[in-house]
Amino acid sequence: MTTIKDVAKHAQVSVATVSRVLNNNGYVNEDTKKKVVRSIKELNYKPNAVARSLFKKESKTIGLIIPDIMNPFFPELARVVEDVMNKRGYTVILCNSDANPEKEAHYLDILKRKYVDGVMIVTNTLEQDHIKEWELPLVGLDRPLEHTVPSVYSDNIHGACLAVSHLKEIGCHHIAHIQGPLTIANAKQRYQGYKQEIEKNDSFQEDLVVPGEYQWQTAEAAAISLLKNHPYVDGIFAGNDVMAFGVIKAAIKTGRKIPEDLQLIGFDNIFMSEMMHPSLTTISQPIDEMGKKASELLLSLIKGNASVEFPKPFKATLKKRSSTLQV
Amino acid sequence: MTTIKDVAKHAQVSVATVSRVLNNNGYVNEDTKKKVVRSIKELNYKPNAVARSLFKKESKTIGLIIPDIMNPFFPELARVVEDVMNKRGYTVILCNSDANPEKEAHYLDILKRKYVDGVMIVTNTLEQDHIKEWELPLVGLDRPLEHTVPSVYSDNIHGACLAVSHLKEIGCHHIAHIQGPLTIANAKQRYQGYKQEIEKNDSFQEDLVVPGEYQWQTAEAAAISLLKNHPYVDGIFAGNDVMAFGVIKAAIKTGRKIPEDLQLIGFDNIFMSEMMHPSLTTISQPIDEMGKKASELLLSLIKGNASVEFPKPFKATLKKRSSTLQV
DNA sequence: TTGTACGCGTTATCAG
DNA sequence: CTGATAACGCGTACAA
Repeated sequence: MTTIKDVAKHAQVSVATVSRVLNNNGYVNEDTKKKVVRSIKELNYKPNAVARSLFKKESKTIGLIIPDIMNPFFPELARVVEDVMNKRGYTVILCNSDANPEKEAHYLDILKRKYVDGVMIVTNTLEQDHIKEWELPLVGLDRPLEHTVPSVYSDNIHGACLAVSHLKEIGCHHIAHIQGPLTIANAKQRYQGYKQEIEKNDSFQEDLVVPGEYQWQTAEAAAISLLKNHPYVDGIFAGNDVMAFGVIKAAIKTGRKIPEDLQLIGFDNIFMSEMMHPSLTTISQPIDEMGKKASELLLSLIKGNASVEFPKPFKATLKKRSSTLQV
Repeated sequence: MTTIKDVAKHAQVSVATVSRVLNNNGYVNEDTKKKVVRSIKELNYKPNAVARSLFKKESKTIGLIIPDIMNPFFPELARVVEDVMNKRGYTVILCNSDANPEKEAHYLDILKRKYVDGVMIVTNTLEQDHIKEWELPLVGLDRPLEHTVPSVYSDNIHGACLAVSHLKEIGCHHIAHIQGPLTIANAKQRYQGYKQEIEKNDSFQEDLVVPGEYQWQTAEAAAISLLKNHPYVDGIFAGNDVMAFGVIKAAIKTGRKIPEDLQLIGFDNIFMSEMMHPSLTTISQPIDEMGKKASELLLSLIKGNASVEFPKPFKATLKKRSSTLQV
């Protein structure tokens, strides 16, 4: 490992001078600058990031805490975030919390000790008190957070309304909902949106709502028994795409054709939803934009912009595919 | 931020003593130890990881370089790796290289400057020379690497043979192959295995092999034209699961039933393959085991075990589901 | 315009 | 058993 001292020696200047040309600050004579640059090249010198971190109390690193990278929603997010961060010279540490508060705390602890410059987090449980202790640039993702920390998420209620109203539009009269875990804010909101939109015409029917745990296996089972108990159901709004995939299986197993017998809308628009058969009509979250926005927010916070914008919820949009009839 | 000095002052000892109790080395009187421990608790002191790194030239961090976390094969891998690393006190930096050598080099450079203790990498292009320059614990993943670096991957030729021989067993006479990019070692090997197994009985027919680029869209298009040009094809071995999904779509569009008219086997056994309809028969790579093995190898390398085991290729196994007929 | 010297927070060596 | 102190590699007052 070659250090700044080696370069200084080689260029016959002091480390200070080398440091100056390295960081482009302070005055430095053009000729000596050239000398230094040459030495740097010749020795293939790369400044040591750790030493730099220690001094500057920053690491050009951020933490990304998500429940589980295996959940298909997150790779897309992670990719966007990593991309923009990388472009800006940051590196990202991946943390899978399993939505476990202790794990979250654990990661936050470690990240802080590594001088990460900020963290992006997807969490349901974030206690006000703890947040303040951090004094660390922090932005929430996918779900609204405490009022002290900006968060990037989409308008789930609106999205759910969109889904249900579209189902109504295309002729569904008995619309069921496969619901995510109510411990997760967006699942609750999607349920709310569903209920709200249903109640505009019909009376809300509680037994048309079944829990699917945001997983396709559970959703499949739930949908099967739903369809058995309520054979007249002709439309389903699934709380996310993965559960919608379960519904597709359920439909096949109970002998229904999608969309002819049963129309289906998911939520998220993860990239597999187009790949399914039938391809899935869904409420599309602008994951790319959201990831970019979150990254920019965090970067801005890191740069020191104390009071940073609290972005409005992103609008989710209806993405029509083959699991619903065309109007 | 409270430092070791604060603790020392508070406990009325020297920083050296605090450091000793922190790291449990060197002798320290039981009573003073208690004092120190109490101070640590009281001040809620956490050692600064960066300072520690600077001194020890290690960071309790590893780099994970993969082509793209959005490729469904990698989240599973990333999750396993992150899990075992986290348990052992390591943190992982996620790097998406897009299989681009320059990006790989870029990341390696950065990682090194951050004193990462090692890196796991999925790459096709790794030049012998460069590797030696690193002097960094390194293990390959998913693909064999140069002979100097241990790598964890499965026996793709064997897996492909397994697939094709099973297709023959269950009555296929005209077996086609959707092929991955030949720049990727495992794609080439899967193709080799296919060819090898085919040639055992029939003569190999080159136009039954079509490129699918490891993507479902391309694979779908390729399969459609394949099935048009060679309507007698009754079995397809897809180079990976994602391409198999494309084949499912192609089959539907060309009016064939899977598995009755066309039998299909994929490769990888990513978790979505069970979710598809029909659920996908595939060659299952033990991703979990592989991730664990790779992690252990890397850890071992990091610990200084100069000559670490070069693991044998993992055996992939046939996972029968509904895209093939039962025997 | 350049160099010296100190600090960032730890750990390890070496006296005591 | 404990305490100074010198690294680790870099950035920046402060002097020159």
